Amino acid sequence: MPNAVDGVGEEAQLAPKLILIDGNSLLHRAYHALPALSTSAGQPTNAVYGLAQMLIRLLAEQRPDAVLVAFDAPGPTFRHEQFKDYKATRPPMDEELAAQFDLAYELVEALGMQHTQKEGYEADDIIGTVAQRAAQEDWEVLVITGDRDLVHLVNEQVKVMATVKGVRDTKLYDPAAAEKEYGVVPTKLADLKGLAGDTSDNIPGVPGIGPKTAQSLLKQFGTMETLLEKIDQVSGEKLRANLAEYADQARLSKELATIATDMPISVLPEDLRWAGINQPVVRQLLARLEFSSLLERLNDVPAQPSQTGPATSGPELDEVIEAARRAGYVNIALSQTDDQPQGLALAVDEAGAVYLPWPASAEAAEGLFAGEQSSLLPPTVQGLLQDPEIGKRGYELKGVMAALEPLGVELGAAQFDAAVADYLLAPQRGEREVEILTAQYLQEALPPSSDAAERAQAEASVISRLRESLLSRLEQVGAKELFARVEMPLVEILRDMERAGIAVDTAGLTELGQQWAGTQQELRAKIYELAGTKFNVDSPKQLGQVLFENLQLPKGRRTKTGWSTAADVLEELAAEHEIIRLVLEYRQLAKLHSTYVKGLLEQVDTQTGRVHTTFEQTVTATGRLSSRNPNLQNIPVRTELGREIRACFVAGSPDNRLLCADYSQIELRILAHLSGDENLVAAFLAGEDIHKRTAATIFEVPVAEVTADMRRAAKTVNYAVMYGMGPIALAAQLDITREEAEGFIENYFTRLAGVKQYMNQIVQQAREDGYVQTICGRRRPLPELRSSHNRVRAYAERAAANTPIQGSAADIIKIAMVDVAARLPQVSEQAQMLLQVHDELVFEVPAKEVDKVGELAKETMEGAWGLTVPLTVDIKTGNNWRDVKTVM
DNA sequence: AGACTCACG
DNA sequence: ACGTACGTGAGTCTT
Repeated sequence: MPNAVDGVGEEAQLAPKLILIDGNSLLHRAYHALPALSTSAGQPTNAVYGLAQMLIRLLAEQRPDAVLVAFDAPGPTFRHEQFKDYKATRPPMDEELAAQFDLAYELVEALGMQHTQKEGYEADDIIGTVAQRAAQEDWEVLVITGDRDLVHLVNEQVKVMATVKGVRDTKLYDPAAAEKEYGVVPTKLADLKGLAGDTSDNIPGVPGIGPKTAQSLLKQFGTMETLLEKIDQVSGEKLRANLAEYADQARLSKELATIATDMPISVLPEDLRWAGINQPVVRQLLARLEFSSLLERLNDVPAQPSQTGPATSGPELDEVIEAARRAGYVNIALSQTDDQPQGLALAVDEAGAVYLPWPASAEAAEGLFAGEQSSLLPPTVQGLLQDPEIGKRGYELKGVMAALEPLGVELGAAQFDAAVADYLLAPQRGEREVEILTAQYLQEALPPSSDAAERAQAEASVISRLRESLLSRLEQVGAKELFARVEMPLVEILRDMERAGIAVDTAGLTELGQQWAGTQQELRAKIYELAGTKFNVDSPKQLGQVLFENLQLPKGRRTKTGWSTAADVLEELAAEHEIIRLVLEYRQLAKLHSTYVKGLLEQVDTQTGRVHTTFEQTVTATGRLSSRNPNLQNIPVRTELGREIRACFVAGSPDNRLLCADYSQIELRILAHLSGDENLVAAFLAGEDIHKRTAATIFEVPVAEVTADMRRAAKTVNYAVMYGMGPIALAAQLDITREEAEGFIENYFTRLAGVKQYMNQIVQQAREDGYVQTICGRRRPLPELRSSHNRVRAYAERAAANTPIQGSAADIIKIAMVDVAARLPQVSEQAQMLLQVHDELVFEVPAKEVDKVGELAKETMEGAWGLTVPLTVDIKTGNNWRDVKTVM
């Protein structure tokens, strides 16, 4: 391959790059643009966060050779001597911002950059002077700032990057861009500002002259000096008079607006060479400031060559395997890019890790070597990983299991998963990378490396110590049992469910798709006709325009961007115009088609005809699982059309059946248990129909007189109360008046006083503790309960009331899953658990074994946890997920 | 990337 | 004076 860059190299010919940063202006910009971030200890951090984000980005994207961050010196500048009112309109700096400057200096130093300020001068002047000097020495200069003053400096060698909004959006000014925006070449911007003035700096300029006039004057005369010499040639009497009268003020204004390029400082660009990041210090600082998202982005920053030491020689593979056998465990870290495994690091402790690059998969190997296993993992490694006596410790081990399966490696049970442990301690943490956990729990940083192998080795090495810290914290919060007995065993169980997948009737689904595509087209045509125009019905914006402007239909709710076209709003308009029904029908079909026909078909494994979801164990705030790619926890069931989709989930062979086991009203039973409300508990103990019972209560009629409609309303009320719904929302939901809704809620709480008391008590307790708990000791921190924003606080209060209920239900079904998984092989070799949908488990079972598996599931699930009220489970079976019939 | 809508428990 | 009932994930449009 011809290589122009080789040899002499273009690198040497490229001008070295200097970045000059206006620290003050960026801090100001970030402070005002970003929300009021602070550490949990209350230190405000938004300005320094914005600065850190910008600096890290610059290092990663610009790869500068030298950097200087300039700050304004406190106190008056030479400009104040020239003009006492300079910047007089600026209010004093907020305390929250002032408190962040020291952190900013600390950050800049840790990032290996220099910073400076000079008494009597502003950051602009330092930047102007250094930029000019650097340009003379043939450096390429990039100036970073939050305001536009420095655009004056732009020339062929100096470019200015200014923030547009916030700190992420920036605009780069080269001479052409600057002239395009200001209408004059950058060198004349001081002339322009001298004439037009600048209110933000309180530079007066000339009365009656704004940017436009100034622009055209400079076009005609070139510079301010020429203009003032030739005032008589200016057209316009008033303008001429003003210029004559305010000539001195104009000259002064220009001087004020001129950036000094001749300050008495002797900074050479060579002195500003970037030293490279001081990784441990930066990581500690970012961890201290709780900037976990930035920790990760640090990896994009190149290391300085001087920093990368010689590769340390690690242990041999056999040494690690032997150490693992002696210790009885092995730490595993997977290196992945874009979901593709790249390699596997193994370690026992900090003595060293080995890295195995990812081998070609079994299928690929078979193609090449006709059955030879030579390209898979070494047999000693495979033996270790499959040995049930060896504890597997790591991070997101379910993903590791999934990655290893194509290589023919069955990891088996997981002993310790750092992500799962962290989930119990901080269920709402957004990212859970090893880096972040290390900073959080060990107050230290992983050794820096841009190399995937080295990173995986570092991760594998740190897991042992991470485990110590995480386990002791789990113990402290009383969640160790939940972790060890429920969450950890679940890791392998969930992987087994994912691997099993569920069979899909792809032919049936395809046919539904064709049928619906036709109907959609017809509906679309009718909608266009009624609207009198063609438009994109899928676009809420265009639909809103048609309904609320063209057709003048009454508007309902507002959204952030316009008027809502959500289904409940449109329902209200159904009587107003026949287009509404068509739109609603179209919407339903569009949803079903795109998400559940097209989307689902794309995810079916064409080899096996099954879909394999991924269950997320560390995502939800309450302890529930979630499901993605595809989400199999939201398969339609509520409408007839939707159930057509559900019917396409089938048993995988004619000999098999699907078996569904679902908890009956588990959340209400937990509410009864937690609140101890006499009436609710009594109703469950008596085996009454709880919704019917509630209907009798709120409508104040005997149970015998409850109608189906009343029961439906009562069901809504039961759930509404659990979630803290207000009367207005309840009224909207049930299509009744607010007064009626208020009456329902009042009757409910009068009759079920224990529930009301529980709701109040749990919120108060949560406010004191700062968290809520489930029956198994799963915690959800709710710091928002102490927020001064009413909206935020109210939200947290509803979450506080709801989480123990939803979370305890999650605990119970997880325990049931662990128990069922342990017992299932005893009654059936083939039966498999496939799905969990919050209060329901779905199995695939040989038809002959339906009864015994059903009994097992029912018993195990009902006995998973002892509440003061019974738990009941209904068992249904059938050939597909829609047509399952109750058998127990 | 965020907003909107809608599928589920 | 208004706004979201709790918890999710996915597809589409828009900026």
